[in-house]
Amino acid sequence: ENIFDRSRMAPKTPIKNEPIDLSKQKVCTPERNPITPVKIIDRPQPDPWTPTANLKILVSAASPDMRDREKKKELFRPIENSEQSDTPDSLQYDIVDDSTVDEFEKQRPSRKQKSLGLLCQKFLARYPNYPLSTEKTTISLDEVASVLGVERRRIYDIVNVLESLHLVSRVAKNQYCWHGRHNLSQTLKMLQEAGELQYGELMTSQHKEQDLEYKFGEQKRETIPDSQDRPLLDFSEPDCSSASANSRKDKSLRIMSQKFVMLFLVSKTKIVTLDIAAKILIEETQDTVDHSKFKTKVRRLYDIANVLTSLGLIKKVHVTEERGRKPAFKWIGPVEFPEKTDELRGHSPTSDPLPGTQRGACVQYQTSATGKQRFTRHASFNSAQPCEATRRRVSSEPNSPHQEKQASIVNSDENCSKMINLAAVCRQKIEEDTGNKACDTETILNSAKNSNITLPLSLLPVSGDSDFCVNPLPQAVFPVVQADVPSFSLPIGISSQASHPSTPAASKTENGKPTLVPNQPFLCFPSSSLFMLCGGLQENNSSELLPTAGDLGNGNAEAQAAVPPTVCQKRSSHKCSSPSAPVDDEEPAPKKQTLEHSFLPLSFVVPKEPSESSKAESSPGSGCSAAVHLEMDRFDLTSPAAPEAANKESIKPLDCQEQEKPSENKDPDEPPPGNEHISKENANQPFQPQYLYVQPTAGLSSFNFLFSANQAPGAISLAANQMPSLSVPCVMVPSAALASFPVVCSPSFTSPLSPAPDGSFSAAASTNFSVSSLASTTPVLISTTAVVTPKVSPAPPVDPQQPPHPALHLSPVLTRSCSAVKLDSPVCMGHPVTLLKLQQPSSAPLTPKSIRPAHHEAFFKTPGSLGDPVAWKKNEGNQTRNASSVQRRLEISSTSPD
DNA sequence: CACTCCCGCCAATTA
DNA sequence: TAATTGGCGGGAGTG
Repeated sequence: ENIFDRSRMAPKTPIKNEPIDLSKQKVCTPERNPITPVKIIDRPQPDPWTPTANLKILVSAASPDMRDREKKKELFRPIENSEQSDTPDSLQYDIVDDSTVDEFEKQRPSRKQKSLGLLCQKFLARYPNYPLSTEKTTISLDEVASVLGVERRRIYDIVNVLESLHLVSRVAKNQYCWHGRHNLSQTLKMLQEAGELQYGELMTSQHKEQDLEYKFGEQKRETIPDSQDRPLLDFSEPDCSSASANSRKDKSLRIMSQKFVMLFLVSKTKIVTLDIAAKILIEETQDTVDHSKFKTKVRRLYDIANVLTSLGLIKKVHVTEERGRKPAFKWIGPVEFPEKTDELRGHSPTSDPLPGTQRGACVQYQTSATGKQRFTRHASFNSAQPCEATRRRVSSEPNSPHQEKQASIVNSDENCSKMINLAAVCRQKIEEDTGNKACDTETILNSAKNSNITLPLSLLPVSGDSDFCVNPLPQAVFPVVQADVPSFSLPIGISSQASHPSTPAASKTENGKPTLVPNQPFLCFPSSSLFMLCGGLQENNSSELLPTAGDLGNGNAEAQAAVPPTVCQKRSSHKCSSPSAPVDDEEPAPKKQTLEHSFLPLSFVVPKEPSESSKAESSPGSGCSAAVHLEMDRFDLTSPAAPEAANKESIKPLDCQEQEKPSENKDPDEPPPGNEHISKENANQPFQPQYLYVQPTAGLSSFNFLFSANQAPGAISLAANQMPSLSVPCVMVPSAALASFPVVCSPSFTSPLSPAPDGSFSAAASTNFSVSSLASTTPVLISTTAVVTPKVSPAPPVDPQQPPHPALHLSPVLTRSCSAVKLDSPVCMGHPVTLLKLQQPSSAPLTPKSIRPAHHEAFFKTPGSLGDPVAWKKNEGNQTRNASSVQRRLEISSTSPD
C-alpha cells in the first residue's frame, strides 16, 4: 500500500526505473505515435544492464529455458531493473518480503515475481493515481511491456481490467490514456447501480431478495443443472447489448471484470467467492457450463482479481463454509460513492463534508437505481434481467462440480428461505462449533443470512474473516477475528484487540464479563440520538473492565472467537435468525449479558427515540450499532478514499478506532488516536477506549462521537471513565439530539457486551441507558436502520482495517453493529436507532469531524457490515430500503421481543 | 493434491 | 494481410 501511496503521491509518473527509462524512452516517447513502435527494437535492446542483469544472464545461460528466449531475458532485466532501481519500492519490497525472496533468487524470478498482481503494481506505480487533469498520460503498450519486462499479452490483461474501471482508455492501437482514479468512484457507482439492476434486484425487495438468494442458493447447490432456466439473464453481457455481438468481446475480460466488481458492490458482505463469481459470470449462462468452462472462468477471475488487488479494491480471503475453505475476495474499496471519489482529497465543502458524503452513501442507493448506462461501452451491462439472469447463471452453472460453492450458496439459500432458519443453523453451528471457526463462519453466515436476502453474492460467509485477516495487509490485523463476528460489531475492533491474546483475554472472556459492563459502559443519550460506541480494541483493556466484561473483551482475540461463539452460540441462534434479534429481546438480561460478553465490542446506545428520529430506520434498536457503523462508513466515504483508507488500515490495523482516526474525521475530539494504539497495546489496560466524542456543537450536529480515546470521556466521561474497561471505542451520536445529549459512554461497554454482559453490560449499560435516556427501550443499542440484520456480520474486523472502503454501506455497518448489539443485548433491540438518520437528518451539517466517525463506523461496520450490507443494498434498491429494512428490523425487533 | 495463475497458442479484430 | 487484441486452457509453481 505504501508503495501505492508513494507512487501516487509521487511524481506523477513514471519515472521509474532508470534503466528502464532508457529503453523506454524510445518507446515512450512515441507517445503519440499511435503505432506501436517497435517491440522489436525494444527487445533487442536490453541495454541497461545492471549488475543483476549480468547475473541473470549467467543464470539464463545456465538454464536453457532462460536462454531460449531472449525475450524473457529482456523482460526480466527490465523487471529486475525496475525492481532494483526503481522503486524498489514497496512493491517489490512487499513482494520480496513475502517471498523473501531476494536477491539471490532473482536469478530465477520466482513465479510470484512474475505474477500479474505484481506486474500490475509495477504498472500502476508508473502512473499517478490522480493525474493532473491537464496532463494526459499516454501509455504505450509496447513501452510498458518492455519496461516491465513482460510480454505484451500480460499488459493486455492489466489494461483490460483497468479499462473496465475506466482508469485507462484506449485511444489507439497500442495506445492507452491513463486517467487515474479520478473517475473511479463514479465508475464504481455506476457499476453498483448496474449491478443492482442485474443482480441487485434480487435484493430489492426482501422477498425478492430472498427468493433470489434462494435461487442462488439452490443453484449453487445444485449446481447444476442445467441451467435450465434461465431465463434470466443474461445480463451478463451487457454490452452486448448489442448483443449481438458478442463475439469475443462479450466474454471479454473487461466485462468480466466489471461484473465481478458489480458482484462485490452488490454483495452485502462484500465478499465474493470465486466459484460463485465464476458461476454468475458465466455468461453464457447456458448451463452448459462445463467444468472446463468453469475452470477457465476461474482462471480469468484470478487474473482480474490480481489486478483489482493491486488496485487495492479487493483482497484475498477465505471463506469457510461447511465444506471447507473456499477462495474468495473481499471488497476493500469504497463502498459508497459519493459523487466523487475525489473526496478524499479534498472535498470542497460543498460536497458536504460529511453529511454529504455519508448521505451520499445513503443516497447512493437511490441513485444507483437510476443510473445505468454510464458505463459506456464496455460497461454495458444489461440492466435487464437482473435477477433472473443471475440466477440462471448460477443455476446454469450447475454443473458445478463444486458443490462447495454451492454450499456456501446454500447457506444463503437457507437464508433466503428463512433467515431465521439460517440463523438457527448458524447458531447451531456456532454452538456446536463454538469453535472458532464455526463461530466465524457462522457468524458470517448469519450475517450472510441476514444479508442474504440481499444478495446472493454476499453469500460468502464471513467466516472468512479470519482469513481476511490473514491478508498480509494490515487489515489482517484486526479484522481477523472480529470479522468473524460481525455480530459484534464492536468487537471487531475489539476483537482485534482481543486478538491479542495476550491480553487478558481470559479475564475478559469469561470473567467477569459482566463486570465491566456494569460499571461502565453507559451512554446516556438524551433523546434521540444514537450513540455508537465502538470499542473494539479495548477490550483488552477492558480487561479491567472486564473482568466482567473484560472477559469478553479481552478475549477478543480469542474473543472474537469467543465472542462470537458466545454470542453466537448463545444468541447466535437468536440473533441470527432474525436480524432483529428479537431473540435477544426475549431474554434480555441474561442473554444479553451473555451475548454481550461475547461481543465485547462495541455497543451503541441509542436513545430510544432515535429511531424515530432516524425515521424509518430507527426502528430497530438493533440497528444501533449498525447505525453507527453506517455512519462511520459514510464518513469514510466521504473523506477517505478507498485507497487511503486501505492504507491507513493497513498501517494501523488497529482497530477501528485507529482507523477512524486516520480518517479525517476525527474531530478534534479524537485525540485519541494515539490512544487507539495504546488501547490495543494496552489491551490489558483499562483502556482507553477510544472514543471520540463529538460534541454536538461541533458541528456534527447530528452526531456525537466518542472515540476511543478515553478522553472522550470528558464528555462522556461519565461512563467512560468508569467504564474504563469499556472498550468502546467510539460513540457516535447522531442526530441533532446529540447535541443535546450528553453522551455517556461507558467504556466498558464493549466489553460488557461481549460478555456477560448483559448483565453487566447490557444490564448495566442498558440499564443505564435505559434509565438515562433511553429509557424507552432499553436498548442500549440502537441500530439504525438497517441494522437489522446486521447482526452479525463478522466481517468487521476487516472493515475496520480497511476502513476506507469498507465502508460498506451504512447498512452493513449498521447492521452489524446492530446485530452485534442486538445480539449482545436485548437492549439493543430496544431501539433501533438509526444512525443514519441521525446523521442525515439532523445533521445538519456534518462536519468533517463526522468523517471520522465514519472511520469509526468503519470499524463497526466491519463487523456488522457483512450482514447488513445486504440489507442495505436491498434497501438501497429501493429507497425503501431504509424504511423497509428499518421497518423490518423494527418489526422484528418489536416482534422479536415479542 | 488443491489452489494459483503463468504462458503462449492461436483466433478474432483491427489497421 | 499483417499486426494487434485477447480468449483460452495446459500445465507448472506453490503450499
